[in-house]
Amino acid sequence: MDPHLLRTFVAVARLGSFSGAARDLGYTQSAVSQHIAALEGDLRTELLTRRPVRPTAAGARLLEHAGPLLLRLDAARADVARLAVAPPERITLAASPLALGPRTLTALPATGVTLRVMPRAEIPAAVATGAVDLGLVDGLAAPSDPLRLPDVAPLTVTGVGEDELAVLLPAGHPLAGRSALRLADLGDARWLDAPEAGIPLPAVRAALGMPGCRPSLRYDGTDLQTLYALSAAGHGLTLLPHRAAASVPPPAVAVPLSTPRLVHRTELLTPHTPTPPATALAHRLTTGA
Amino acid sequence: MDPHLLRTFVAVARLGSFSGAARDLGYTQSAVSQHIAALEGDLRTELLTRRPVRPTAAGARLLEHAGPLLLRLDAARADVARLAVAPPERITLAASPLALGPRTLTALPATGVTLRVMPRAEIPAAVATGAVDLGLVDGLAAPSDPLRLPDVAPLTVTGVGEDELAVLLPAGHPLAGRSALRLADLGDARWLDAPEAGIPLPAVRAALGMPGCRPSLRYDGTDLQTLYALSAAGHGLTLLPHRAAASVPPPAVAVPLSTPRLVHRTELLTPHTPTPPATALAHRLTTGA
DNA sequence: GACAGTTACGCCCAACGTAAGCATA
DNA sequence: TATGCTTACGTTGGGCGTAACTGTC
Repeated sequence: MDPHLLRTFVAVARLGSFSGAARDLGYTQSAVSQHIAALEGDLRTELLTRRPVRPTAAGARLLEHAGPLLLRLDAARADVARLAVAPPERITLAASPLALGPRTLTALPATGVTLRVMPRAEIPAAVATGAVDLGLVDGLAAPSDPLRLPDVAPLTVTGVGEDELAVLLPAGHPLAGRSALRLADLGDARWLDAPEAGIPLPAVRAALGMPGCRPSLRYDGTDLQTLYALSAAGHGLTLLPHRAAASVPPPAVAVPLSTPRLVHRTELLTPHTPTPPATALAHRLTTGA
Repeated sequence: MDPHLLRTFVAVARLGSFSGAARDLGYTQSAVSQHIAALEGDLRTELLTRRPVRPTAAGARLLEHAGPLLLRLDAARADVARLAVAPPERITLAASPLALGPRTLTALPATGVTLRVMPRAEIPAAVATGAVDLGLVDGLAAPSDPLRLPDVAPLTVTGVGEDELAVLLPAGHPLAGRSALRLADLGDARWLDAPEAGIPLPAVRAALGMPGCRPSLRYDGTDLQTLYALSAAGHGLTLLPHRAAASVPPPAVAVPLSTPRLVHRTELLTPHTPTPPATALAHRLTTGA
């Protein structure tokens, strides 16, 4: 189970082709063939069908492990490297779209920071592998409970804020006139599925305890304006932190959701040993100035 | 970052000796030296001080990653192997001490199962690496919230029960006479630290929101009778599932803890593709018969 | 017959053991 | 001086590329 073999395996599985993976990795087709043969020999199982090239059941199992495994390997290397190399003068902060509240935005220094908005699911890995220096992630949680993040590597997690929730509705929606909503009001609503920009539907389902809630249109992208516009156009509801309600454009309405059990939480992710400039920015973000 | 090198590195760090690790791994001392040199060369950093042999800062960082990494590697191999080999006729169930309630105990079939009680922290890894077939783990959680388990590998987690909490006290304790306790009553109590048998103190602290609660004697072991005896002898309080109160021997008393925010939860851990007999047992355990 | 994965073979590097070197208690 | 890690060196096995082979569309 040499990581090289594993890397080749995922490339072949992803591309569905030995020769493609070879091109991708800078090997010859023959080497890739030998890699796969070596892996299959080691595990005494066929991992791929040939013609067409597709993972077998065992291969699919292995693929599930290979991703996190290779990620942790990169994370380990990055973590050790951080101690040795000179800290960068420019640091980059990754944030999920809804993690950027006014408090964090004003806490950013005037210079030296690159802000990168990315899908929430990619942020832990980006911080772990050193692709970015810090990460801001948002999500649903019980009050003062930490978020459930995939532990791709030992990361330090700090809460930076909790907000009430609000529901985004089109102006003409039957519930749009209410001053506040309860969970019971939302039982048969249709929800936008926007895992990158909004809150992933599985998380909504789990947190709200609505196993049946049906998805509507899906939006893959990190642009909040698009999310708001989709909701305004009647494609489904979305959860928001209440503080974001102010920036919702007119055709849509944000109504507070009154539930004591849930908050919108945002957290700061840092490596265990951040570089000094990253530590400084982390401090500004957590203390609010 | 060959896993072999990593394995050698953790062995050296653990034993504090190159020659010791060599003996342990079946290498020559020279090979171990070359392994470490190769790792250090690859990462361009000193990982160990020699004489005495101790991890450097970078080495300590790497050690934090190496354990989970090697564990996942074993888990991947075990997961794939499970699909290929014949399912065992005898299956073993690992359980943390407090996870064994009367319901699960009566659900066990008369034959074909080996029950192994082990520290809660080792159970996910044991299931992942195939050392055991199924795992029962207990812990503190918000009602209907899953437990926070280290994700050593993709495991399937199923809730099998939730209980009220109780506090174990010595009979003479000032609070022992009460019919129920609240969190506020426990602010300045001293707690037994028994991470293997009872609930780990950090978890208690986090769940109860008592950052200051002070530990008392520590007990490393999985024997509940010992835990009860220590508490009865006045060494500190412990949390229990309320259903366990019945089996507490006389010199100690279990008083219900009334808090809507917390329950004692037990969950069943299975690999994603359990063997058929494991699936059968899992079904008995989750359905209660 | 063309495309794509496999196998044969040769080269080279990398990993190991043996044994000599060297630093520290 | 002894213990224990490092370095030198020779051997072996494994990984890669070239090229011939084979199976499938």
